[in-house]
Amino acid sequence: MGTTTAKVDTAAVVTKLRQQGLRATSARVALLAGLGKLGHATVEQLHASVVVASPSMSLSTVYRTLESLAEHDLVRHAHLGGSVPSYYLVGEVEHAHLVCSRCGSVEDLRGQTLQRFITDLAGTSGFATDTSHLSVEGRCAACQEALTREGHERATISAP
Amino acid sequence: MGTTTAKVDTAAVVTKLRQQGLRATSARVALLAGLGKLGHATVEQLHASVVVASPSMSLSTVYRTLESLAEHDLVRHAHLGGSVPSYYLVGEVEHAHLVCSRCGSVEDLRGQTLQRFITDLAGTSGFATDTSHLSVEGRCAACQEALTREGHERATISAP
DNA sequence: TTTTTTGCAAAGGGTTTGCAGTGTT
DNA sequence: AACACTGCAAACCCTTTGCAAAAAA
Repeated sequence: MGTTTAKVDTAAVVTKLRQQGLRATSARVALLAGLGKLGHATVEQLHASVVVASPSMSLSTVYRTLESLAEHDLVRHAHLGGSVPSYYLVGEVEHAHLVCSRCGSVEDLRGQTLQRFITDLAGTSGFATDTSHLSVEGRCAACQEALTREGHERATISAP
Repeated sequence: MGTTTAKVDTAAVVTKLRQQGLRATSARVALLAGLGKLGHATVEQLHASVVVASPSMSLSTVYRTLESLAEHDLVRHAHLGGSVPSYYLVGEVEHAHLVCSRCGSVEDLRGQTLQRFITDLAGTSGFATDTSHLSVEGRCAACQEALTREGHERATISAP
């Protein structure tokens, strides 16, 4: 389960879609709602989530719908660990993702830690980071603690 | 071309393989050499690079060989922008990657910018970063400058 | 009614796997 | 000689695409 739980109001969603020149189809409304509920989700997860209410919705519709929503910047995707991308709603604030490679949890990262990293990169390399695509793999606090307790893995962080 | 250009000495490679309990096959030697030359490379690029000298080497051998080399921590892979993973030699120092989404260039990131980010994450979230899998997408200095000059894109960095 | 979306099924690209033959030890 | 490794081809995801039917405007 994701940490972001955006509120999804159908009427507002329909309005937003129309503003973008998109038709308010059931697929789009359902997928936006599904993303609001799931936070971050793969195509497969979204399809599973949406098929409950709309049994006829095909996988290809999910792909095509997400594509059009992404073109209009209503959703984005990032590569969160596995081989398949995960989608999420475009909220107010850009953020990066912390992905736990042990339990799969996804945490949003905002604020000064992120900001400072981006600023540092710009300063030292002149590199302009694409924040919304940034995902950091590692172990979340809980898993890290669990591993340390088990003693199966080093507790310290490897130095670059 | 990558920024890392590891030296590859065949005799040393053979020794290293044997130390890991791996047979010194031509595929493994060739792929390690190819990675040394290319820096970062996809399976397809590696295959193309190696087929010149070993025309019979199949794609599946490249896949399986990289898998076994990765299991023995002689190579690693990261997702550098596109949909396919890129492989690189495990060198002395762990590093992250800066990937330009415009020109595709890959720059290694080490040192205090990276170190501070990792330390900050550990401090604020308790998150233990897996440095070698970290890849940051964005625009390299040259592309960023080019875009700024063209005025086709905002020059500033979006704040999180 | 016009135009966009959808479902289905087939095709596509990248990766994995079974098996018999080959190379390394 | 034993065993690990390789090539080939088929199988397997995940994703994209063509086309006729359905839904939104």
